[in-house]
Amino acid sequence: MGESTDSFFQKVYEVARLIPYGRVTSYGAIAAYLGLKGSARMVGWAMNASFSAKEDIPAHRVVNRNGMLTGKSHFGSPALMQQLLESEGIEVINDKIVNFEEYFWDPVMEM
DNA sequence: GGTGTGACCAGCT
DNA sequence: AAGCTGGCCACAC
Repeated sequence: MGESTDSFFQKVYEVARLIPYGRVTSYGAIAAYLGLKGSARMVGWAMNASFSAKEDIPAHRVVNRNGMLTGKSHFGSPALMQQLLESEGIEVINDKIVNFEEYFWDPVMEM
């Protein structure tokens, strides 16, 4: 029952780590998967703390519903998020993922 | 223990 | 069409 040791952050990280290489998802999709459909902000906020997590979280694979790299400013370098995505074969133009729907991975549908 | 805050989203103007 | 507003709720102080 209540796994009080599993914080909300931990659950978000767990889902984020499930995102396959070369795929991306949105904050809202993760929120929906966790049953907090209307609270995508919580996911974004949790990702902000992902750098403090012990394990490596592929935070660059999480973007907003338009496929835009809204969280890029929170990476060490503003260009880092785009670099990581491009290194996985995802093209980014103007802070936006090209063919976003093609790379989109929805945990609700896939899991 | 109230208040502020936030890497969003959908709806209204 | 483009900008603004409110709602959503976990967490830190």
